[in-house]
Amino acid sequence: MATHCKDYDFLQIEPHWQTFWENNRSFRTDNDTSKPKYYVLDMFPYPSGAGLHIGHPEGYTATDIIARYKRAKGFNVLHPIGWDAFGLPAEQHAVKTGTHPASNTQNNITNFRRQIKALGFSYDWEREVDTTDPKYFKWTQWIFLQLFKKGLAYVDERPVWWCPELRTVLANEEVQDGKSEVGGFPVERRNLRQWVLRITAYAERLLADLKDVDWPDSTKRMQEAWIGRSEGAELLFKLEQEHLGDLKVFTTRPDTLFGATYMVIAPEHPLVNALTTPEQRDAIDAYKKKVAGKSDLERTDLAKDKSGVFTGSFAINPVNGARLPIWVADYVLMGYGTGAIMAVPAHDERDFEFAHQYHLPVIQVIEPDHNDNASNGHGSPKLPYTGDGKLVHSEDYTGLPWADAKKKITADLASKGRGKATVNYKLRDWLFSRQRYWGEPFPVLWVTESDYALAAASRAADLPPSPVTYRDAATGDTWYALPLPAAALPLTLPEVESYLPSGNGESPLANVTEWLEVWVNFATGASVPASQSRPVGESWIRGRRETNTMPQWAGSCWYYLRFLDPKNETAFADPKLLAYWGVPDLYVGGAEHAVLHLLYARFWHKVLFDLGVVPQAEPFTKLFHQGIILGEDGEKMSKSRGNVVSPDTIIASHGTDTLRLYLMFLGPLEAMKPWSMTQIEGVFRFLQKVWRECIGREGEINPKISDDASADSTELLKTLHETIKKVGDDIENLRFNTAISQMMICVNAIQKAERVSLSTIRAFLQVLAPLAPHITEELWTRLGGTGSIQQAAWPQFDPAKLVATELKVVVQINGKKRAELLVPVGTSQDTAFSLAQTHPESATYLAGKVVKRVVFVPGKILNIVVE
RNA sequence: GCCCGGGUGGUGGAAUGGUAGACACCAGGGACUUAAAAUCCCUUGAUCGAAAGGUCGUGCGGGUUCGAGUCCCGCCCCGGGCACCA
Repeated sequence: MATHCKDYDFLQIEPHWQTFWENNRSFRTDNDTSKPKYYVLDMFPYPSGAGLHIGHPEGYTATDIIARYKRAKGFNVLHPIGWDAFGLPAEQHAVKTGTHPASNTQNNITNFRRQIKALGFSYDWEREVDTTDPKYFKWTQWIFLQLFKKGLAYVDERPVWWCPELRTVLANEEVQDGKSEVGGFPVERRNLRQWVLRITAYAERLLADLKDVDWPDSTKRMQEAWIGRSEGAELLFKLEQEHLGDLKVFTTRPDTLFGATYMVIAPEHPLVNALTTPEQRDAIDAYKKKVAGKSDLERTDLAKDKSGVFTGSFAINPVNGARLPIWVADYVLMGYGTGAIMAVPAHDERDFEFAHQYHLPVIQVIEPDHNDNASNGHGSPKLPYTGDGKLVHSEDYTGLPWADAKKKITADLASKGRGKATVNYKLRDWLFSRQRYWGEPFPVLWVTESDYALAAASRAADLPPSPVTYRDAATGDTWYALPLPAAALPLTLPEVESYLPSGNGESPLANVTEWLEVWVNFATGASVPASQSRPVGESWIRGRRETNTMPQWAGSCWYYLRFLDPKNETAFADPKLLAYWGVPDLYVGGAEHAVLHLLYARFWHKVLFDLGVVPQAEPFTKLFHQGIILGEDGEKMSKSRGNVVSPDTIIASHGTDTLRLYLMFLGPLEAMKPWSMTQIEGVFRFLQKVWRECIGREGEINPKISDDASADSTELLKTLHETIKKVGDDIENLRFNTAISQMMICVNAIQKAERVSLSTIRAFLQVLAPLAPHITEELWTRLGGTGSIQQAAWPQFDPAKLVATELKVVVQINGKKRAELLVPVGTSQDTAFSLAQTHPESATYLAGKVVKRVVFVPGKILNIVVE
């Protein structure tokens, strides 16, 4: 069963045991509900052409250690892997080469699978999923239908991020500093018809439920910031031109209403034209043009320079009737709040800057309670003052603390129908469509109003409360979105001639007329190309398929659920398995997904929870981010820098066990840390030392190993049991670096011992096994262990072995270390003190001194304060 | 600008308020060897000293404490996130 090599020949040992595990299906997980479950999940990879990056095995090794450890602890462990295989790089490759993205994707998956298997991870390969497999995305489409039915999916023509280079739109979350997250290409605003998911309907719960999950604080805070809840009020300002109605603004500072000196509306605000007076028309038009021409990069870069133009119109302050000039300025965004604000320059930095630039009045209405450092020396604060305080110059409200004034002013206006308390979020609805080929097709057909009505009669249960429609600007026709029946899923991608998007906002699917224009049976979802004659039957109507596809995030929103029951054809997962396995107990992946995948998946999960198909409200109860591994030069690994380390190379030169161990020994899992080729030698030597302690020169069992269980010295046993305890504790807390150093201490102790018992060696191999599974299988077998070491129960540590009879006490005089005492357990302070007085190293510091105080911590310290 | 995280030997990093530098790497010395590799042993924070030993030392400056890398206040630097969100 074992190999026959004499030396630690990892090139022979590692493939041997990998084959053994595969042939024995060692890591197949059955749904044995009699055992406690443990579900440990990695963020599944996008199978890129570049192959595995060294960052992948970092996180995967951590979860593999946990998986193997938990199995040894008696858990039924679910540890799956799959492929997040839709995505832009595969499609761009297809555009370049003309080959189907699926074939390139499958090649990449084959390579990834090979690399991952070579790392010896204990995945259950029978549960592998692939988001591009129609058997998988059938259920992605099914979940979309549920969202659609609940009215959480709609179509909107709206300004969206368009990336000319990628020829697609991108979500807010995919755009950084005016550039695409993928590729770093510039993006611009365009008005396009888009599918949008109503994630904002879940904003409050997405925020509130963060308190229930065990996540890194920084990630929770990032999501909080992204959701961006702010409490305030919507207030109505009458317009001087009364026929135009009211101007609605959102403010978080209704308490500063008396300090409003002007109004600002966004350049895209619907009232801009109506409010512009003839004298101001040219200036406003020129300004709007200038703003529209600004790329968002410029709009961000120029954030410091505020600009705006007076419309010529006025609004009336509802509390004091003041006439407030209405300006148009691009520092107010149409996408947030109402696209209009009341400007209070005395108490808002931006308004202050703007007022200063255009010589608008500043009225202070808040005074700090404590006139200390905020003061300008004359009792009033330096403006703008954004801190707390009490109201001044605010008529009846003067003197009120600001928090009270917020409530009272809002309530008073509400009672007059001039406002109400509201909550606003920065979170926008999720732009869910891409003009690409390589994604899940939307299972939706566009039909006429009358055909929709016809279908609605029998399909009411599949339809949203109000129809999703879109008006074709070119023809003036209005189209109705009719979902395919769930039974007709999956809707697969047709073959296309070219993968190149048309560039005008339509995907390559728009060119596949046979697929696009169909006769469809609305009851069954069956279809034939529209070029053929209409089939016989009442349920056949004309339909045009949706040409957009879903973004890459769709498939990763729910894959953790599919692993529970990956082959199920009648449900995305069996409810019994959903109940048993639930959601991952531990989820490990990069922090770069803090607001993308992790927010989207939470949203979908909550929708599924509301549908009653998953039993818990949150998908990822415990989350951990592995840190980035830098190149040897301390810089981010990149091809251009030439500092990339490939797992394949290390496996060939040092073996997988060494690589795994080294990745964990580098430093804390969450830390960013540089790779080092010299440091890896250290862990390699450690494994060789383990080998030599077990195996002699000729491949025989090391003669120092004794069957006699009492062969171990007391110190060796103490070290062993300390190791069992510490390694277990450290694994539970994902502190693998210190677990490994403890194992090094243990093997050093074994090496120094003249004899060691077989049971000690075996226990040591067992605690090493989750980290270095191949060498430990080999040695376990050679030392006569039965079965796979992976099946052996985790060794118990004996607390009695950990108790020392003597303790070291450090003697400090005035806080400085002066001596060490070795005293029996239970030694009193007085005894220790008198020992210190006679100890040669400390006595000299005590002679002739007056002892003022003695601090004694048994087993730690005796601090004597003198004079 | 705002919000996080982090600054410890030549290097990666350890340290429930209780011996700073565990465990490794590198470097130096020694053993084994014809020799080398491998392996094993020793030294290895700085500084003063012949030695015994002393002094200093966890980014900087203060503070709390018998005792601070750890807690508090004020800075500096690095990394990440957000950024006209009213």
